[in-house]
Amino acid sequence: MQDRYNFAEIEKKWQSVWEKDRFYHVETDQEKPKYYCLEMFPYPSGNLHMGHVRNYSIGDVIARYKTMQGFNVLHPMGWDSFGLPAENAAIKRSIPPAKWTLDNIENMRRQLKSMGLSYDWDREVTTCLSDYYKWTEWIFLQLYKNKLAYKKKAHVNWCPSCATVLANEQVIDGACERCDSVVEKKALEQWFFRSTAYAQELLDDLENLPGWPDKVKTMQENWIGRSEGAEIYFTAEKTGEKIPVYTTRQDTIFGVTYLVLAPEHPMVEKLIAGTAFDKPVRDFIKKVQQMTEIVRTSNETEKEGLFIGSYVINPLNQEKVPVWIANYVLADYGTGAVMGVPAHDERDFAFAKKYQLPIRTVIRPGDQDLKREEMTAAYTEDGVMVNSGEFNGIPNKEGLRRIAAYLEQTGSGKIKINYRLRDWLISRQRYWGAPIPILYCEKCGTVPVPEKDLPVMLPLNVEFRPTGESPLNFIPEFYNTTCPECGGPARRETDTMDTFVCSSWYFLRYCDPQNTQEAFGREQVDYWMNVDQYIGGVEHAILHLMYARFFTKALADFGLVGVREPFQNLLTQGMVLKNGSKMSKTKGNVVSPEEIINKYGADTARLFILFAAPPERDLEWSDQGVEGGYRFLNRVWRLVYNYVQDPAKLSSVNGHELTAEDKDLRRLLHNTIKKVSEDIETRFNFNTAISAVMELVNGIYPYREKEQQNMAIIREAMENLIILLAPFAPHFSEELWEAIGKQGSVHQMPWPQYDKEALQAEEIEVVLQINGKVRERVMVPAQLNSKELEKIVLGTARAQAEIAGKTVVKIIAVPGKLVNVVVRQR
RNA sequence: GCCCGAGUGGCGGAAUCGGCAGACGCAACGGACUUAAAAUCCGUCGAGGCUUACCCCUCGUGCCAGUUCAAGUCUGGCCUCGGGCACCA
Repeated sequence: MQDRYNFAEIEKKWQSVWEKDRFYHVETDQEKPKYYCLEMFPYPSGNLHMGHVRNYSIGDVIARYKTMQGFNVLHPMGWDSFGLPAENAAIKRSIPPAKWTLDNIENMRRQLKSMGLSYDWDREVTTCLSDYYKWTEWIFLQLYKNKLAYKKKAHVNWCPSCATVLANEQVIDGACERCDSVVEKKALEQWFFRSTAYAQELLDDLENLPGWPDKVKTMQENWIGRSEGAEIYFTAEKTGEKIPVYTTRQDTIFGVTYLVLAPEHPMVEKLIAGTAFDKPVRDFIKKVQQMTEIVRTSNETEKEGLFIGSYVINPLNQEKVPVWIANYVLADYGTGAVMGVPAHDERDFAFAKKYQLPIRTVIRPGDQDLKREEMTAAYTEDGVMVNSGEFNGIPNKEGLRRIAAYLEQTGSGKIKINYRLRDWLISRQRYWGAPIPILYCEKCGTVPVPEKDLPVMLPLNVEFRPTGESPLNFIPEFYNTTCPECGGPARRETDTMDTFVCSSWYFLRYCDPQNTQEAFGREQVDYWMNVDQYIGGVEHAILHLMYARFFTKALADFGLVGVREPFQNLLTQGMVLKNGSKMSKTKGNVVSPEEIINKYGADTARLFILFAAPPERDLEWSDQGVEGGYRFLNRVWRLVYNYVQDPAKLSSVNGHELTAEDKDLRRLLHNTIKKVSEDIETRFNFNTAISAVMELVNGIYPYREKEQQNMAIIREAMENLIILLAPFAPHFSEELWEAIGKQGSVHQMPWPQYDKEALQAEEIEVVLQINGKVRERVMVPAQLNSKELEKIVLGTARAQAEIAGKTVVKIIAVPGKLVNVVVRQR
């Protein structure tokens, strides 16, 4: 054993041993319980950043710990490797996207391997390679076959800078989530996945995920946005057509004094045709549509509307009310039409005030009617229905049901549940993505590519034009093809799929990554799924995690998988900060993992990042903190080195009667085993687990200075210390394990069990409190009951002095903790 | 506006079920070792007061109240910061 800790040599040595022995390779094994530990796979941007280091260090501790506990652990890694940056690099530096991506993967794989992570590299998946995207295409076809993939013309989000459409989830505050450009609305034919078919199940099943953070579940709940209400049909006076309106407050229908359509609503055109309102309405619509999405949907934007010269009939009271259009009504939520009830809706109230529309109160708060003239805001609370014909006097909550029933009976409306969730728009007008396996034939129309013809290969010889248009549109060899049905000429779809499609099923491919016949074998998936622990950034709370859940449910319905939820437990790790803000190139506060690993080694980097904060919290990077981690490993190294060098010193006493010091050390050791196990197992609090190990080391040091040392006890402490460190500092522990003369790998040792008897102390310290204030610390025999404890503690001189001359009101004795005496001046 | 989460020394953080606030680490300071420095080892380290005393006392977990023998922890009300949703009818 070397006298100093040479991390570079040690890490290289064990990495090559592990690689040579395929040490982390795993196969299905029906004899062993399985554990699937998964970290979100990275986009190969070129370099590992600290967020990755944190994510993968956390996952590696869990995977190694579970392995030592006897689980058959699946711990894979791969590359989410389609996406726009590759195209941007191609345009900027004329490197083909495939080359750029694969070079990046190679570099990042090398960096990952330098961290000593326990991945089964035989299961690596790369989404941009045809052996993977063939199956992405295949899954598209299954969705298409089951009517969950469809094409429609819609007003979609267009990012002018990325030159592509975006899914709703990828628009943040009206801007592109990637590049922050203001998103425009465009009417385009696009491919969608019918995720709304699973809206209710996606919502309901959140309750079956106790291992997910509430925060993430709430975010998904908000995103799905379920609301219960009714659709009500108003009749256009002019054309006799029915205009459905969606409301959650059908109890206020007698308070309707106008109706508002979204400017894009198809009825607008029909109602204004040939009237004097034609021109002003068109001008208004043009004005609204010129607003950006951000301005238009902002709360701050002034609500503006215009009467369009038409009237509709309220089906409940046959009243005629005017039809308006307004900028605040959204075309794509509900029916794009809203009934105006100014008395009981805040927006309607503001709108009615502005345009002097009538206000009619139909809900009464208590015994008193609301006075219209005195109202300064809408009354949106519960109450009793008034001015509502036959429904007068009914509490409005009941009114909701009664009116809904009335609507159903008379055919003038129906109960309706609405979701804010939209179908997932998956078309991207980009080159570097999985091709959509569809072609268009003049005769046969839209035709799916037959499964036997998969994959639709992405051509690699591409030329990028400065317009940003997808090069696939300029490759006739790609888009010209023949129709599999009629043999005639056909044109391929040149849009590719959103990269989130690729990442919505990769966890299934890991179960059976080299299968050339299927996307994944049912048997493999049944053994491994679902993921026992998923770890990643909270930024994927909605996007990726919702899509992956949707895919799993759809694939379960196709009979391809046996589970309906992919991720049993979810850990969302915090960001890595430097100087209080997220590391970024523009802020110039990036710390390179590679440099840290070169300077201190991977084990130190891992140890620090796990020690500095609990995983869910943001972590402040500290160069000095890293030094501290490095110092600690060196301190352990010296301890083991001295032990290996000088075991003779220890043999002075052996076995026989244990001294008090011996017992203290054993108690410390077994307390540490207990604490580390619990911290990893139940809380993922690696920071406190590591600090417990530090305390153990701090306890062994003075023992080693003692004249009388017990060989067996030192040995027990050393061995267990190394085992406890193994999940955190894998190379370091492996080296020390070998140094103390052990055969085999420390990573295959069973996780230690603590010895209950060793935990027992003969004496413990309790506290004497007077009126809740600590006055004295007293050593007492352990295992006293509260009566005995009370007697001993009250017998101390200090207790007597405190009590003297006072009246004892009450005594509380808590065994193992304290005795609190409540006294009063006499 | 609505819904979450957080607020503890100079700093990162600990206190897991209401029971000794500040574990562990960083920084700082002192000592040992050294020709010297680094490294290492040992020690001090919330604020204030008191004292011959390293004895002891008071205050202290964002703020204000409350419950309790006892509150960082529970309850109510606020403040600040972070995150999510938001013209969703």
